[in-house]
Amino acid sequence: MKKYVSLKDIATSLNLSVSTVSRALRDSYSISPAVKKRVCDEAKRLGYKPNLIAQGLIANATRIIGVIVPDYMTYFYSSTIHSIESFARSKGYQIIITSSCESYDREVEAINNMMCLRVQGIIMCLSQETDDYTHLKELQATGMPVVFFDRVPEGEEFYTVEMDDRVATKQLTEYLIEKGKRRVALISGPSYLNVCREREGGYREVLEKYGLEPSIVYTCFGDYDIKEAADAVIDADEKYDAVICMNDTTLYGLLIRMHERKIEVPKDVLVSGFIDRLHAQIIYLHIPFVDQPTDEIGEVAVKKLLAIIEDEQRVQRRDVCASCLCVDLDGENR
Amino acid sequence: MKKYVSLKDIATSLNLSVSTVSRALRDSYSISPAVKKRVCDEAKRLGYKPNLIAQGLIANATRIIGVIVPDYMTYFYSSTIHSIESFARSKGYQIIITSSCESYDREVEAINNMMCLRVQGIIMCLSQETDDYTHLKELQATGMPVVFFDRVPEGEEFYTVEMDDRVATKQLTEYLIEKGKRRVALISGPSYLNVCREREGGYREVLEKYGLEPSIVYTCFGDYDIKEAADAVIDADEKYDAVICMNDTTLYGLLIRMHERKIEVPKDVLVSGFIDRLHAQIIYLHIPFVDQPTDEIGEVAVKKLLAIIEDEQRVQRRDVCASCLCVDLDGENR
DNA sequence: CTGAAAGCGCTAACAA
DNA sequence: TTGTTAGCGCTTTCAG
Repeated sequence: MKKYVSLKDIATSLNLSVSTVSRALRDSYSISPAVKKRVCDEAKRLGYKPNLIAQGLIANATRIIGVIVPDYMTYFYSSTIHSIESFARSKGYQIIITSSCESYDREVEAINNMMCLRVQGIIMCLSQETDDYTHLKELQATGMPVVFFDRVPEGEEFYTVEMDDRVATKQLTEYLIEKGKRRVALISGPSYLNVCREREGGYREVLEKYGLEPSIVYTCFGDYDIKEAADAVIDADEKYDAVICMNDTTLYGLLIRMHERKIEVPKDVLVSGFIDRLHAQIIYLHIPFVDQPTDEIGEVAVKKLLAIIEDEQRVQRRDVCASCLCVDLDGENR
Repeated sequence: MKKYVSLKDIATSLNLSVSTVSRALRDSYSISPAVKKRVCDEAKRLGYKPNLIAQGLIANATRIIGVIVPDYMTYFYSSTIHSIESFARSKGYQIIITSSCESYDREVEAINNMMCLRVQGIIMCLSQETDDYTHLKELQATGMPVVFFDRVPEGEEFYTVEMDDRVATKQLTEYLIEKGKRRVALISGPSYLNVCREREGGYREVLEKYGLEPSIVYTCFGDYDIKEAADAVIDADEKYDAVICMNDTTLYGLLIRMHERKIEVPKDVLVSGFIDRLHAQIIYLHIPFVDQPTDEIGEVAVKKLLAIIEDEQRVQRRDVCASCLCVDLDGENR
């Protein structure tokens, strides 16, 4: 391909020094208006684009933030990415996004790539497989500013933006029980993930309070075939009359399997969980759900990261964003 | 923040020259195994990450591909991004993703950013506002390899990966009419977008063939409130008995509005359109849909871009991927 | 097998 | 107001 045009190209073409061209393109003062105009015109004519890479090399600051998500298709993540990007842009930062595909190895690789690209900070959500924090501790040790969101590692040293997972799950569980459900199942993921642990905790609390027996089925996030877990729920000896799912893919998978197995929702089983408002509306069934504050999570994460990057003192370690339980979208119990 | 460790740091720490360190880390030959081991160990100990930015500066090849999508939340795009990333990675390329937020200005800005970051090529889908190709022609003129997908500009000079929009829409429309629908509306977007034009064309063809009158309502993509368009459809003098939507947000918006307005789907109106299989399944209504081949689109786009980057001769200008009409997901007409 | 030096595109300190 | 020079982190001749 044709090479990118450089300052030198403009300089030679105009019989000027590179530094003059450089200044003409940035400093206002100390360059004669005439030269400035000639340089700018020539730059435009040649299609000059400043090499951010080279600039970053000097400034030792690329103004790039790395974002690592478990996957792109889950609405929660794409929505959070949107929020992160908008807010970062408004602060003059670019973002580089990568997906770990829910894989530990790919997460390690992703962090590595980010560092090679000299990002100034990382905002990330752990992969489902991440139960070992070695790579995160190493990352932390390099002094790289990192903010974790949603699925975050345990430990005082990490900066996190979380959701009120326990409270949200308690509210949702309470709702189900108030609706007369007595056999409530939770489809969860690996317990080493904070979100699973917290939500399981909230769920257990409420069930115990009502003297009911908790029952948790485990599945793999990101594995788009949750048929097995769904069957486990469907084929339980003592039938469940309600289920809580941890995310959209799980919930959708369950719905699809139930439909295949001719289980009627919500008549036979009330399905609920953590999904977004848009899809909750179009499912056309009564699906009580926890609406996650992706806009806020993204914004808080960026703010926090920038605070760390700009070396502000006393950045709070842990932030919690409030979710919203929605049980009745349009006033009727569809 | 702590600075990234450089070759120089390793060199001084080991009393070696920078070039020796550089070679030890890459060349196998021409460096004594002993030194090589010392260097590698020290690099690991110090947490050295090669500066891709600096390497790119020399090689004049960053191995980075820029991807520009209209938004992140539309499943079609997130799914295509996933495909692009997987395939690009397998070829040793990284990707940088940006969203134009369906805005022309942001698209121009996005292209600019990509060039400043010295990507080696761009894969993009036009924003809904893009009816002027000046910036694309300028981009093309720089010699930058570009592949457009889905929404693509007109013109022999552009490389594109499209879908069989016309055929797909014809099939879908035929299906609706065969089902006895006579008043079929199409909710479309700006006609300067190829996808809209093609789909409108296919739709018209079929309606004319059956002596029916076409009726197109226009809306804005990415505008998450399509209430107006929905109302226009609902309040038409002569009631529609079927609607075709161009993408998921439109279709979902219509469904939501219809529900608010107490229109029953599919009893009163059969809603159909371009959405993904996963969501088509969970809508729990009979929604005939066109399943778009995002995996293939992503893969073809990357292959094509790499071919252009690697300066292969005779790269085909236009590729068309086949979609799949799905009218009956699980064998019953729900 | 190893080091010195030049140069990728750019900025910044120092001269002129 | 402009040019010269050095240097950001790295690779790559060219010497030794």
